[in-house]
Amino acid sequence: MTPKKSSTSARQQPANIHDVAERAGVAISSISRVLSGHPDVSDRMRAKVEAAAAELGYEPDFTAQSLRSGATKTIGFIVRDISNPFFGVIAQKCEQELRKAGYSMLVMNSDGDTETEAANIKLLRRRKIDGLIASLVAEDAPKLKAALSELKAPVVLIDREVKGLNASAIIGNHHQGVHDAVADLLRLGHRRIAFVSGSTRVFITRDRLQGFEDAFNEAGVKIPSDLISLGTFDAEFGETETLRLFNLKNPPTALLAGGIGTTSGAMRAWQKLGIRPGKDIGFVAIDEWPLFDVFGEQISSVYRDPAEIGRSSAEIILQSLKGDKPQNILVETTYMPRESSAGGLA
Amino acid sequence: MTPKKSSTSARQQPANIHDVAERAGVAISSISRVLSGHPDVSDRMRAKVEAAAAELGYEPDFTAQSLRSGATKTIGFIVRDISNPFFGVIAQKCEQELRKAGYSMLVMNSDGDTETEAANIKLLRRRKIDGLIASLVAEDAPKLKAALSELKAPVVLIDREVKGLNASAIIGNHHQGVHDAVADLLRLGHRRIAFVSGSTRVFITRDRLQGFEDAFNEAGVKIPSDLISLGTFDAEFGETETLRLFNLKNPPTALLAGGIGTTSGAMRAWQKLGIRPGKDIGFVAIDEWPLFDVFGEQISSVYRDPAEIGRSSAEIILQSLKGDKPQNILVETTYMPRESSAGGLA
DNA sequence: ATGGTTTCTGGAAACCTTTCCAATTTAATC
DNA sequence: GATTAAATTGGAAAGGTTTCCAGAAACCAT
Repeated sequence: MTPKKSSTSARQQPANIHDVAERAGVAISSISRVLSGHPDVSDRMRAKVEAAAAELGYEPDFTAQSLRSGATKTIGFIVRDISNPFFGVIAQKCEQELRKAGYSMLVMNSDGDTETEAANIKLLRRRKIDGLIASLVAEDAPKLKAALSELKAPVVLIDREVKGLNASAIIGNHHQGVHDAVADLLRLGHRRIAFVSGSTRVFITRDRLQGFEDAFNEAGVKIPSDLISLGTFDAEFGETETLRLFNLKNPPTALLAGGIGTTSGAMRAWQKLGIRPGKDIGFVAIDEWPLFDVFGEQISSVYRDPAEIGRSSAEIILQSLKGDKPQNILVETTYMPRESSAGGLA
Repeated sequence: MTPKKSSTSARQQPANIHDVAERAGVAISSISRVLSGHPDVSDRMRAKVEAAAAELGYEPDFTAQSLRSGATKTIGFIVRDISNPFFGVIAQKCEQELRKAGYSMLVMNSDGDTETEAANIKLLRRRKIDGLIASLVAEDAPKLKAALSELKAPVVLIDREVKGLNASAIIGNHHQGVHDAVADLLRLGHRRIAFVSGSTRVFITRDRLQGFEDAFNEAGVKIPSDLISLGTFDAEFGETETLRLFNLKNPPTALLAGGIGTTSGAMRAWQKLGIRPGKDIGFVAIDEWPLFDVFGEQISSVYRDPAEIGRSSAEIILQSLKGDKPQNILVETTYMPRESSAGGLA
């Protein structure tokens, strides 16, 4: 009843390399050589094989190719949260570039959890990915470092520095942008400037904090340590800390929000408090939400280009796959002064 | 010089199933049975194998498993643009759910291009994905339909209806939300209501248009056909059309923007024109940008929950993988009236 | 004990390629 | 025309697993 596998009659099954070989009357090794562009192939052979492959609609089986060759043409992409618009742009550009080069992208969220992140990396290793692009939750978690070093594939880290790991890194010059922003706030007259951001366990927070402090020191103004709150990058932390800070007896007159999640949390906190950011208080966001420049209050930001970060990530991982050494790329950050910097000074 | 493969000494290479079999003193088929949870395994065998596997740190090779079993535990995810925050949330929730079930997600952007989309689907087929979740650029492109029907895997379409295809669909009740929004705009006094959205080649546009027209007809108001502009969902189209419409001799007093890209384009257009949406004119956006509810003008929207769409997509594809029939899910859309609806009526 | 199930295990094929090696053909040189 | 080198091709192993099938062992009832 069921159609038997037959070499002569047409089958329902997709054609495999043996079918093509039989059709062309050559060995399967020749099929492979022609289709993979091996140089030692005669024109006559090439023509025969291509004709047979076309007639049968042959498409090489990706899984079998991967198993035999050891390359999966797959790049892992791990971020805290792909719904974060900043990571979204990075992911988009990255995928576009990788696709052009014949690679596909396996996306995983680490959900802000080190354990999940380590588990994800382990899974990707078992999946034999050719490379990994990641923005890690923490730089120093032992499990994470272990998982990363057991991964025998090139790694590009976004805005992270992991010591003792042979990985590339794309790092923003956060010091510069934050420094300029805080200097401007000070110049405008703000003194009680709050800074809410993620953990000092990651490099960028330390770099930002340095910029923050340097600007105060240069201006000869005492750093308001009670207004610095460094915890996690998520919106919840941003919200609770903003609520706490603006309920202080001596509240801030301005806030510097250290990331896209923090900004979101701060905005929600202010909504609850009836505070209009940029009007009642000064506000500078690090990293921009989409449409930041068109929404009413014209929110100032410390800007870096996620599209460029995405493109670079892809570029560097592709170079690593060709055998290039790991490299570090510095991405500029720019203070974009807009109306909101001067809020709360009337 | 180079360490030879040896059965007795420890190797640098990761252990494979043969090594475990040798260590445990059993056949490789038994290793496979134990590790895959086959019922016909004695307790003694299970203990022996698990011990040997643990000692060697054995992890089954994913690629080999895929080749042999035919299942890649991989789901394809195709959207126009993953940086679109709406798709970002869908992708995030979807990945989380799939991950729990042991599946990984391969993300591809179709860049708003039917050819790219068809090419992506073909590649995913060659990669032997177990299932596909997609929000297509167009529903009727022949190449696309061909690519989809050649894909022998369950498909979940987000907000699309492709005729003659055995796929599941998650479809928003756009008619309802748009109808309510337009009815409210009419009630408030708007008459010249513009509608800019994507192509009628996709179902949701037709559904929205119906809601738009029904609201006018119910109110006994003539439909302003000159203010309806249906092209593509991207920001460029939204911007040029908004510019054109608001430069008319008899411009609109309100705009209904048909999607996240359109909204972005419209906002940019208004910025150029010096028009404040929600103040100088009425505005309702279909689908929300993040933080819509906290930004100053309080922009009205036709809301649907991307998190729910993401979760449902994963759920349905997982059910399909278990053999369930394709199913259609209707997702509610809700008109969220905020300040911006009444803009331009002073 | 015997016959008949049932449970468990081992061996080998199969999945579909790539790649190594050896063999053959062709070209080049004297 | 013989010899050597180069180009091309075929055959088979290898990559690491799952799964089918048959055989062995254990169990049960008579």
